[in-house]
Amino acid sequence: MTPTKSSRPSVRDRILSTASELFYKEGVNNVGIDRIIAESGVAKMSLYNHFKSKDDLIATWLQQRDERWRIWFKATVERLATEPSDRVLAIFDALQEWFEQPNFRGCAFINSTIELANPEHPGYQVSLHHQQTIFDYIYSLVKSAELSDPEILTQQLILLFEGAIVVAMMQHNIEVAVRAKQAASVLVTAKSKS
Amino acid sequence: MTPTKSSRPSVRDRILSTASELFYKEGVNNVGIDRIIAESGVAKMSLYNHFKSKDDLIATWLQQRDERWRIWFKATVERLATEPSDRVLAIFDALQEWFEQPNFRGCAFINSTIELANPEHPGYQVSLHHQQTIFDYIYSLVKSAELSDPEILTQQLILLFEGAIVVAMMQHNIEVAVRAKQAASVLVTAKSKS
DNA sequence: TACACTACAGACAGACTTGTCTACATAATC
DNA sequence: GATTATGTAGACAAGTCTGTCTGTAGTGTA
Repeated sequence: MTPTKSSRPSVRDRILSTASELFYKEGVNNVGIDRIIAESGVAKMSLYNHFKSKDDLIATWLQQRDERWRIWFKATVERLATEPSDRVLAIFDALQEWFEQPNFRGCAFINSTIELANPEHPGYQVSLHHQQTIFDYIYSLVKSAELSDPEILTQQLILLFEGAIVVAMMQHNIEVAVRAKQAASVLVTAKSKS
Repeated sequence: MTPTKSSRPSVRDRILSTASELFYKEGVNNVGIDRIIAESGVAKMSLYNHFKSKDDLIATWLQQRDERWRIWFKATVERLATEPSDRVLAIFDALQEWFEQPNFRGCAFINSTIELANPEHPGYQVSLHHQQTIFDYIYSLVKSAELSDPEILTQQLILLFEGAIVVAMMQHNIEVAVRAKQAASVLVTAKSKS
């Protein structure tokens, strides 16, 4: 039943994979170490050999998720639109694809920040960095589209962006992505130089 | 040092007051029963005589906070603006006043929903109800201002609203209220019938 | 073959959690 | 004044949590 050692992912990857799924679905505070080792089929000492502590595992998870999410998001936006001005709005189409995933439960970085409630936690800095890189990416799209007041516009788009994520999470309502895109379209048009 | 019994608030109120402060500041999962009884100067059995369980205390807290927050929000909006069209935008000025409070840590209902991660929890329904009443109130303002597509506009304003709350919480950035108001102004203008 | 490394399995400590129970004190009411 | 309500103080049970430790099995390498 269990795959052979060679075909199986490494112990570290199995731990991170299981932790990722559970942490996102149920929250970092609601998932214990024992759950993670049981579901990943790993010895407890193996976990503590690869990660200094649970907090370290959480921070590593967030770091990995930050990288992967950004790669996915960028690729999705660029798949959905090619023109710079279209790509600014396509971020909300990408959002919708995210919302449609059956296991969607909001932004892991917002959620973890709230759960940890501690700015000293290593995961908090990762979360802030995540939001900053999202800003940078959207800002680059806005600049490419040659829209006025790019910084202000980006900040406004981010409010729609984060708002949509939170409302979609709370109400299980995918439609908000469309509403956000409509609103963004009005804001973008107002900043068009044409 | 301790006030006399007669001048002191009731045991139930002291428990709720302490729980409210701690639950909001540190999160429901990070605050234990023992903390609450110690800081409110109450016996453990007194707490369990007034509340069936910790979950019951959480739900009661959210219910009380829902009522009080809505009363505060409505009063603040109506203090800041009188004309219907101004009141639609004044919701973001009220937001800013909220953000400026030193103990601001986002929306208790979003936070609790994330922490509990369980739609069956009695507090979850309270949170959904809270969001619905916010929608209803903003919708009533939009209707009074006689703007087009009131439902769609309200949904869009709520995205800015919730987005501002989350970003303000994450980044400790009060300025987002101004950005949200600017964006809302553009959306409202686009829906003006004049 | 011998050694080192990695992982498994599970006991264990110590701290923390919620909720119950008892014993005692104070306040209000008949 | 006696009784009933309510609150205090703290022990306690039963479970959870993180993190450490021991012993054993398997694998790769010298």
